[in-house]
Amino acid sequence: MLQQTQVPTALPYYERFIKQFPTPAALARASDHAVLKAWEGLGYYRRAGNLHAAAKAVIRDHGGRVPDDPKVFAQLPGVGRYTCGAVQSIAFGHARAALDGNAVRVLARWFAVGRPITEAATRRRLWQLADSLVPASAPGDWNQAIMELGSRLCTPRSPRCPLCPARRLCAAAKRGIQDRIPVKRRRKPIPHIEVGAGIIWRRGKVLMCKRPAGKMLAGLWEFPGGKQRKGETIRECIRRELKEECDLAVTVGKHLIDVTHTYSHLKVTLRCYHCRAPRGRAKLHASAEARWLRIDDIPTLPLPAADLKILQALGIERETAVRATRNPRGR
DNA sequence: TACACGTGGCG
DNA sequence: TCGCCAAGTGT
Repeated sequence: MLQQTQVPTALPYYERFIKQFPTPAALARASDHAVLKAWEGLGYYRRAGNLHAAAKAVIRDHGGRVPDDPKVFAQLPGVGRYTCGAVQSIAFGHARAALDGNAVRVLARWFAVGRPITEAATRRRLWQLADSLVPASAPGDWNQAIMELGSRLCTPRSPRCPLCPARRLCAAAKRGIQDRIPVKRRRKPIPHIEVGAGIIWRRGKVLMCKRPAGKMLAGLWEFPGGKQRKGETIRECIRRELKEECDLAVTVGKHLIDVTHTYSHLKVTLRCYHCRAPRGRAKLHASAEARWLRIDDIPTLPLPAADLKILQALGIERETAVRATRNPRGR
């Protein structure tokens, strides 16, 4: 959960997750659906699949015990060099480095690393430094201290050097160049696309589609639709996408909401419309699975954040309708 | 090696 | 509003 995710964000997910799946065995026997639902909103959903697969491997290959051998532990899915070092040092006291984004920044400043931290040679050097620093005694405390230092004091912007216990060791602080380290390259801007999405109604139910394995948001459920093409209106886009993906002929009706959502590498504006699909079976092409659901049942599915916003708009819309019925003059 | 992969907080 | 960043990994 902590891979590329700040502690305060992961914490409530962790608390719920560990209650629901207290042991590797409990997680191993859970359904993909249940695990993904528990992960809903955390992002990087492949981590959930990796963790699930790792729990199964622990049961199948390691007698239900998390391996305390770094070489063995590192073979589990989702366990890279950082996670291996963090778990092995913190949980088992093995003297392994844990170089996360915080530690990279701390060490880069400490040793005034002037090369871009994106370069492979620089990463190697930082890992060497990290390895050389980990003490045999309480290596987990050391790793956590370095990460915490990066998180609390040695921050990306405006590091609080006067408060830093390591200020007299820090080469960057000595030279006053802490604001220019670590050196990084500018990221390339992310593209922005327009997507048409349909709230497809039939007999009081709405069509939801499961995102195919291997693609972004794999295994999560969404309101069906797709990318708008050049020279195409958004209504045409929704009709075309529903025909292509579900073989449904839909009538596009009232606009519901526009939702703009920024992903890690993509910005999307979802233009959402109520639609009708009076007949025809929803056949599946790109979508792995589809279901007709009452609005109240949609929250049982794991949904991406953008679709949660749509669901909220639907709920608010219905609230408004109910209130108007109870009180025809409104408020 | 470079890129895909989510979401939320911050300046 | 925007870019950056977060207890990175897999391909």
